[in-house]
Amino acid sequence: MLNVAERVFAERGYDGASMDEIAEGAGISKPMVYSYFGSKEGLYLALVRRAAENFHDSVERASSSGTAEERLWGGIQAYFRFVEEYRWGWTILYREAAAGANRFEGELEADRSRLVDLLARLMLEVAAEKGIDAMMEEQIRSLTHAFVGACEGLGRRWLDHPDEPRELQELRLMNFAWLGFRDLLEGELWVPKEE
Amino acid sequence: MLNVAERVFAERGYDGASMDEIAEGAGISKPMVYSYFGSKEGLYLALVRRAAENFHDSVERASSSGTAEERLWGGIQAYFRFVEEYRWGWTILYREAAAGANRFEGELEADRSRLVDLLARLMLEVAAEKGIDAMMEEQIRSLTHAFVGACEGLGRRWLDHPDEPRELQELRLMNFAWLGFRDLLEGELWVPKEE
Amino acid sequence: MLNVAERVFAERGYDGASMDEIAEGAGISKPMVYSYFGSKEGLYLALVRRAAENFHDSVERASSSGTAEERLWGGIQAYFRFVEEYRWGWTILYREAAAGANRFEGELEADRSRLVDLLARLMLEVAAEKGIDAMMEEQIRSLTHAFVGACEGLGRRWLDHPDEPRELQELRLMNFAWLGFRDLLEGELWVPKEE
Amino acid sequence: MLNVAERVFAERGYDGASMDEIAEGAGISKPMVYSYFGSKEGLYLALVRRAAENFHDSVERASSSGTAEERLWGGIQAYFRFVEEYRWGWTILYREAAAGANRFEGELEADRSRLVDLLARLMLEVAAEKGIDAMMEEQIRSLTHAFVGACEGLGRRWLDHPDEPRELQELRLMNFAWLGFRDLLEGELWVPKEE
DNA sequence: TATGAATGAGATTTCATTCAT
DNA sequence: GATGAATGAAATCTCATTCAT
Repeated sequence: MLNVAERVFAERGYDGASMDEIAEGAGISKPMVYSYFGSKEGLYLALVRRAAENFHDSVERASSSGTAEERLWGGIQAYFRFVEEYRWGWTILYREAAAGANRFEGELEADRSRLVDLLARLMLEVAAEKGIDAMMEEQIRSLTHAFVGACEGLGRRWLDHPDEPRELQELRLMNFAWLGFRDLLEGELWVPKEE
Repeated sequence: MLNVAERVFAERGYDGASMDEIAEGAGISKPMVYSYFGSKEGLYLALVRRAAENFHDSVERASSSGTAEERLWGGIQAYFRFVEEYRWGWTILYREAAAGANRFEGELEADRSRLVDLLARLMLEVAAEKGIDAMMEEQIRSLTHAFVGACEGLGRRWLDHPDEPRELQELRLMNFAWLGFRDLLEGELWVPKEE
Repeated sequence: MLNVAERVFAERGYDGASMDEIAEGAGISKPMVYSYFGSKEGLYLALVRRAAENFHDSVERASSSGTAEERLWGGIQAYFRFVEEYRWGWTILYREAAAGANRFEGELEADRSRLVDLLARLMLEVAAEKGIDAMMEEQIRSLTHAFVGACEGLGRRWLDHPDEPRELQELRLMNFAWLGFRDLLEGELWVPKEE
Repeated sequence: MLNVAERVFAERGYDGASMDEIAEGAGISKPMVYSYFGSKEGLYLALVRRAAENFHDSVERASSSGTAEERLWGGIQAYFRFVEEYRWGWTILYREAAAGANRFEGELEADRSRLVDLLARLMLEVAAEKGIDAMMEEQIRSLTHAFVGACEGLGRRWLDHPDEPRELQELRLMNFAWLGFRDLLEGELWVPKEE
C-alpha cells in the first residue's frame, strides 16, 4: 500500500494526489489509511522517509569499500540503479528537494540531507587520502550539493530518454564530476583572469 | 502585481497558492486578476514565461563575448546574479524544471528548455574552438543537464546560507564544472577499471 | 440594440445571456445599457413587451375584418408570419410563457395574456354570430389556452423543420383547431360513454 | 431528496436553482448531493428522466386498451392526472420541451420526444382503424405536436386556476382536440376559400 | 455623456477528515 | 477492527452592477 501511495504521489504531486485514489488503489478504505498514518502529511512523510532510507542504504552499501575513486563510482552506480528500479521513490525525493523546501517546514530536512552527508563524507575521505585539508569541510559540503544537483539533472533527463542504458548515465556523471573534482583535489584551482 | 503573484507561487507552490491571497496581497480584487490573466493557470504561465525570458536574456547577454572560458564564466555569474536579485522567479523556474512535464502538458517545455539549450550551445562552441567533435551534440546536451542540475543544487543550498557572498557560489560552480569539462574537451576520459 | 439583446436572450436563455455579450454585440458599453434599462430584468421586460406589442398588433390587424372564419384564418396566418419573420421575439415570448411563470412574479402576465385575450374575443364573436351563448366566456377562454398551446407546439416543431413552408403550418393548425371548434359551436359536445 | 430537487428546479428554473438550496431543503449536505449525482447537470438529467419515465408509463398504461377513442380519452385523463399529482415533474418536463434542444446538446432529445411518439402512435392506430392512410405519418406527427401543445396550454392555465376540477380540463381538451381530429379522419378538410 | 476599470456576492465543485454502524 | 456515509471548509471562477474619469 505504501507502494500505491508512492506511485500516486509521484505521478500527481502532493496536492494533486487524493486520498480517495490512494485508498482505492490500495484496496482498502480511507479510514484505514488514516488509522495507519494519521493524515495525508503523515503518509507522505512516511513515504519520503522510507525512500530516503532505502536510497541511503543502497548508496552506502555500494560505496563502502575500495579506493576513494572506486567508492565514488560505486555510489554513482547505486544512485542510478535506484533511479531505475525505484523510480517513484526517487521522483518523490527529488521533487520535494526542489518544491518542498517551504512545505513541512524543515521536517524533511533531515531526510533530504542524508544523501548529501553521505557523499560529503566520501569526498572528505578522498581528500584525507590525498593528504589535502586545504579545503575545509564546508567547501566540500557545498560542492556536494552541486554534485547531487548534477545527479538529479541527469536523472531527470533520463526519465525523458528511458531507452538509454543506465551505464551511460553513470559514465556521464562520473566524467562530468570526477575529473574536475580530482583536479581540485590535486590542488588545481580555477580563478578568473585579472582584467 | 506579477511580483506579488510570483512570491506567493514561489512560497506556496502552484496548488498551495490561492487566488484570494494573491489578489489581497496585490491590493486588488480577485475578478481583476481574472480579467488580466483569465485563470490561475494563465497567471502562472505568464509568470514562468516572464521569468524564463528574463533569465535567458541575462545569461545570454552575459555570455555573448570573449573566449569560451570567459563566456562560460559570464553565464555562471549571470546565473547567480539572477538567483540573488530575482529569487522568487528563480524558485518558480527550478521548481517547474523539477516537476517535469507532468503539469500543463508540455506548454512550458519551450520555456524550460531554453536555458539548457543556451548552455548546450555555449559548450558546443567551446568544443568547436578546441577542434573536438568527438563528442556528439547529444552527449553535450546530456552533460548540460548535469551542469544545470549542479547550478540548481548550489543555488538551493545558497538559499539556506544567504549570508555567503555570490562570488563564492560562482567560483564553486566554475571549479566544480569547468575543470572536469575542460579535461573532457582535452580528450581525457574516465572509464572504470577492469576487474 | 434591442435586436441584439433579443437574439442573445433567445439563444442563451435569460440566465445564460450575459450583459457583456449584449453590450459588446450592440457595440456600446455596459454602463450605457444600464442607463437605458436600469437592469438586466428591465432590459428583458422591455424586450418581452416590445415583442408582445408587435405580435399582438400583427395578429389583430390581420384578423380585423371578414367573417369569423376569415378572421380566425387571418390571425393564424399572422401568427406564423410572425414566427417566421421575428423568430427571436417569438422564442422569447413562448419560452417565458413556459419557463417564466414563476420569475418576475406576474410582471409578464399582462403581456403574455394579450394574445389569449385577443383570440378569446375572436372566438366569442364567432359564438355570438352563431347565436350561441351556451358556452360562457370562461369556457371560451379556456379553450383559447389550448388553442394558443397548439400554435406553440406547431411553431416549436417548425423551428426544427425550417424547410417546411409557412402555409403548411397554417393549414395544419386551422384543420386541427377549427374543425373541432366549429363542431363545438354548432352544439356538438363530446362526453365519455357511460360504463 | 429527488423530490426536493424537483420542486426547487421547477420553481426556480435550472439556472436559478442553487445546489445549496437543494441540499439544505433535503436536509443533507452538498457533497452528498454530488456523491449521488456527480454534478448539477447530472441531478437535473436524472430528474427529467424520472419524470419522463413516469409520465410516459402513466399515459401508456391508461391508453392501452379499448377503441381508439377510448384510448385517447384514457391518455388524456392520465395526462391531467399526472399534472395534478406530480406537478413539479410536469413543470420541469414542459419547460424542457419549451427550452428546446438548446441545452444539454440533445441529451434529453429521447426523453422529451417520448410523449409525442406515444401520442403519434395512438393517432396512427386510430387512422388505421378508420382505414385512412391518406394522411401520412409525418402529418400525424405534426398534428401531435399541436395536440401536446394544447395539453400544455390547458395544463398551464390550470396551474393558475387550481380550484377547477381535473375532469373539466380533460373534457375541454377532448372536446377541443377530438372533434376536429375525428372530422379530419373522416375526410373533412379545411381549405381557405378562393378569393 | 460615455466608459474602462473595478468589485461584492455567490455559483459549482473538491477533498481531507471523521462519525456511526 | 473496518467501512460507507457524511461534512466543513475552501478553491476557482462568473457576472450583474457601479464608480471615477
